Amino acid sequence: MPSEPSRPLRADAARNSEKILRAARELYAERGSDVPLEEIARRAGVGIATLYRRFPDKAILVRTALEQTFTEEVLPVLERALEDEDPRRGLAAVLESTMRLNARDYNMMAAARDFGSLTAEAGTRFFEALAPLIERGQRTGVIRDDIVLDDLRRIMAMLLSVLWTMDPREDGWQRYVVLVLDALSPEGASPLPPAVPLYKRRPGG
Amino acid sequence: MPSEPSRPLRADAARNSEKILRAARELYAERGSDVPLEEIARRAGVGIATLYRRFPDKAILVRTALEQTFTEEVLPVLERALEDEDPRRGLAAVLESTMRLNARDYNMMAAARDFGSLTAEAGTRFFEALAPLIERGQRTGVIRDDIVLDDLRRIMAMLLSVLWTMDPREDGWQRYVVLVLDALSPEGASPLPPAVPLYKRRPGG
DNA sequence: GCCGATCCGATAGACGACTATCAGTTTGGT
DNA sequence: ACCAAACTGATAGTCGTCTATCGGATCGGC
Repeated sequence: MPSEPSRPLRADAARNSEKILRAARELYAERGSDVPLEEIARRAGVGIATLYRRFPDKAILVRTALEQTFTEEVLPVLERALEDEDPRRGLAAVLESTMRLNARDYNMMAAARDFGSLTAEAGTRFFEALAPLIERGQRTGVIRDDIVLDDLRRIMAMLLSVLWTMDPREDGWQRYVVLVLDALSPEGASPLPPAVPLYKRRPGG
Repeated sequence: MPSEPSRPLRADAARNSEKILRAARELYAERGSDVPLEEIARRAGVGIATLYRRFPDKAILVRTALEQTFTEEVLPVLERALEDEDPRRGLAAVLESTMRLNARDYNMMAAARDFGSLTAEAGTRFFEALAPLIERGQRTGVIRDDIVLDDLRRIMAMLLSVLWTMDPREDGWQRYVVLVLDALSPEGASPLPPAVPLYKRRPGG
């Protein structure tokens, strides 16, 4: 996912980019996050310099690979859930299927975690697409109305973090999806302290 | 925090261990997580080999430093909160003050995150100490009774993860403490899917 | 099909994490 | 005070990340 158009890549460069991303996704999925970049370059059939030319560091490489997966798999699922007439059930479906997909790509996600690829603005399109569903839920009174979109981003990140505490092949994360949904319910909702803005970049490094 | 007694360290070795931990805590607090180990050794006034001898890798060094902070600061706070007559208020106080302390040690926590120092068994004593409070809350009906102690561990980890999405000097995390407390309330609680055991070690590497 | 712009692989080097070795110092039990 | 065991700093080497450079290959607008 090259960001804005500086200038479109030349055909061969784009081809190489694609090969590198595919190799990275394969290798991380197969072997977890400790794959040397040289090996990714080798599997992609390009020189190491080319890899670094396209992806200045590991975090960016993994982030880009993740965005690819995201566009191909998560976004379509999301769009289906958005059309659920019951917004609460729709939200549940979104959380469930996102978690399920991320549990499946466990190694890739672990790599993203290890290299700091998951910044606050990750999945912006995802949450933008989610906004109407939340609003509808709030209007119809099935989602507490003191929740803002940034809360959902953080809650999604919190849910993902629970994956690292369990075997991803079991579905233990479902328990926490339910807890989150309970927290988002208007029933018994306590007044919330104010929301603060998201950090742009990954802090603490 | 050397684990069980293989054999107690010799006096000079223990002294060096202590100096290294203090240097690490200082440097990480000052400069974030990208401090070379050589520099920590230098500030501690020991050779780099000594550092590696006591702390086989970065994750262990940071984990040990964290446990030190934990024992010195978190545990005392916890003990006070445990005596609150209202277990729900006690739990709220525990979550609040733990988050506040961790927000204060933001850089140290970021280092722990970056080096994989936060494993599933982190803070075992903390949660063991917390157990009676939870039980009391469940008996008196102010905490939902389908919650187990591992849930609390995961929820604490989830709460901590929210720190990376905000400026730690603001208190934005309070919002999520309240949401968590709402989720833990018996009011409007949905039935939960089964709990699965914690992973022992950090997976995905 | 020409030719400049773009992209390529190979290579060299800096730096930090980590391992291994070893001669010299410190400790602590007697 | 002695001495073996424990501990030490220095040093040398491996590996992976990442930067920089450069002659040669490829692309694409004409």
